[in-house]
Amino acid sequence: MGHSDEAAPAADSTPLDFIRTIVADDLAAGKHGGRVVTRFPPEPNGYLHIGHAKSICLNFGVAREVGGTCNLRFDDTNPTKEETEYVESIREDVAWLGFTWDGLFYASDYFEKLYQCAVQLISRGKAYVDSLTAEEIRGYRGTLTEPGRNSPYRDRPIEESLDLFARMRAGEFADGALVLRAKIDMASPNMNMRDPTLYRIRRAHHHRTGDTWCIYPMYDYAHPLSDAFEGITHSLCTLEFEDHRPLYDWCVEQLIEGARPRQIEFARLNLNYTVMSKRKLLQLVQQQHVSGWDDPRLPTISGLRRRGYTPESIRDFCARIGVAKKENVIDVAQLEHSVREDLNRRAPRRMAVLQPLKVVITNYPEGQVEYVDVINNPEDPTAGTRSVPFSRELFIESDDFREDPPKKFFRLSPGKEVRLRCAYFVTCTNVVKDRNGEIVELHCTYDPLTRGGDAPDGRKVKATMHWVSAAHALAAEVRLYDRLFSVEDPDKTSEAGSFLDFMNPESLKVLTSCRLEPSLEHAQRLDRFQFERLGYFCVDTDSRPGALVFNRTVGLRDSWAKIEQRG
RNA sequence: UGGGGCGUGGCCAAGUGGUAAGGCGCGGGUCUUUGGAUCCCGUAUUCGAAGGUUCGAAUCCUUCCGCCCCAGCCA
Repeated sequence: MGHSDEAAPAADSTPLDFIRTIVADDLAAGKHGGRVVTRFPPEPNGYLHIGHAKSICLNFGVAREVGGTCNLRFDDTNPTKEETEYVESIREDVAWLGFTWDGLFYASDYFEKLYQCAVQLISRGKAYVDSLTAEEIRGYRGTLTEPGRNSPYRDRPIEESLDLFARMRAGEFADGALVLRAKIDMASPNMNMRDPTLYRIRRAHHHRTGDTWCIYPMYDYAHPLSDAFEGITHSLCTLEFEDHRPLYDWCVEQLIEGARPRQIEFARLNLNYTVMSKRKLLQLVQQQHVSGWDDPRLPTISGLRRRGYTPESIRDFCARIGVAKKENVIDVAQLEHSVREDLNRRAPRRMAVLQPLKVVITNYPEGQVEYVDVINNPEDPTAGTRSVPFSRELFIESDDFREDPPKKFFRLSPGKEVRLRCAYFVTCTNVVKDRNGEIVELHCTYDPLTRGGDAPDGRKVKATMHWVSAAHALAAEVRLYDRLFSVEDPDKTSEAGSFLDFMNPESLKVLTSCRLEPSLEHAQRLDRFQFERLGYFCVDTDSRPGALVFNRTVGLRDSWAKIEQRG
């Protein structure tokens, strides 16, 4: 769809969120030399999801709005979880969302610098090498209500720590044998300040540095320093890091002269009827409960992309939900609203019959074919029209016919006249059934005077239906998706068992005998359309010429379904 | 029960002493060659609760209640 992927700043009068307010105030006060530098710092241990999109829109958005810059930085300090596949997918997803990073960095770029900083810390008596085991350290740490105790190695001579740290790097010790710790306060009420670990020994192949290192810095140490190295002014992260801030500040104060980054925390995004944690998404993928990270039912960026979501709609969603410190669970209806609004404006309309019911127009000449002009997008006058073949045998949606129509059902039924979109008025004259009483086809008559869909005598019909010419129709598979979980909060509800217990068995419904109008023949992967009266659909990545596959992105709002539901 | 946060309609979210923005959802109507879209109307006498200060409180004070996070050599 010919649109710019450049994400434009919101040009409305929406009040600033608390972070943008802080940034604006800082700018007004002349802090940070009038510069704003942010960063989006994912760990490449999985695919990005809609929650990351919130952070991406925030970080890149804030920078862009005030003429600042934003870096993409891979927080790759734990080699056991990180893979190149993930960094590639992250780059692709950020770019697809419409953002361009000003700098591309990896925490691993800083390993040497980080190591030198650690040496400084030790030299100044602010860090020490501990010989306690992991279990012992846990024991010395105390509990939430009891203070911890100092490690017996805490006052090890500086020279000894320096020597040991150098030898840790040199690979003289086994994994887990030694650890470098900050010397802060074992009695701090903040657990993070009880001499946190700065470095651990871990012989694992790093996706970028290979086997160069066998010691790796911890997040709490690497992150604030990486921010400082890049000149980050506002380091935005989620709420759970709130009590890491004193440690963040400690690291920066110990080692950084001059400009220092400020950490600000906001509430992460939660969406109902899905799971968002990487652990659970990974489990769904690995155990094949879904087809992959880009399964259209997943809240991953790649899943949403394959599902047919536009970058614009995701950005719009992020702008609408706001940024605050309150824990939240956003209704998926909000996300769906954003795509519908975007696609309504831009998606070309097409006719597709998902569950075909044959209709024979008995008074239409056999063998005759005519082409009717059908409007491409009523929301966009420049979209024009296309030519769609009409003939004696058609397919309509089986839902559009009821032999015994309930109240308020004004689609086709025996004796009823309806309009076939942009074609003719037709009246149902006969219902043909098989020996089991199943309806096999309908006989209708058409009114030749109503070509194009208007009656010269001014008579009205209550329904307009989509249709496709049987002889010209394209066969296709259409995949209908529903929420992956049948409960709003699979995490919360799953105390007893697994979140997997709440998977919706009907989250995927495959329709294999769909019939599409012929203009869809050359639709390309990820092309998006509105199938009139049904919803928005896009060409799946599995689709091939002659074996078309479409995904339903989201259905149209359906007021008839509501009426029917109420009875 | 230590520390750090957060409580404004069903879901988000402005507002930070002058008498409750906006969005989603929901309900109703208009219009309509998509039961779509559009447009219009309605949807918190009240801001977790109780006291207090004040001419006036969601905003200030006190107490209480509830929810989230923290005891990785994960991020």
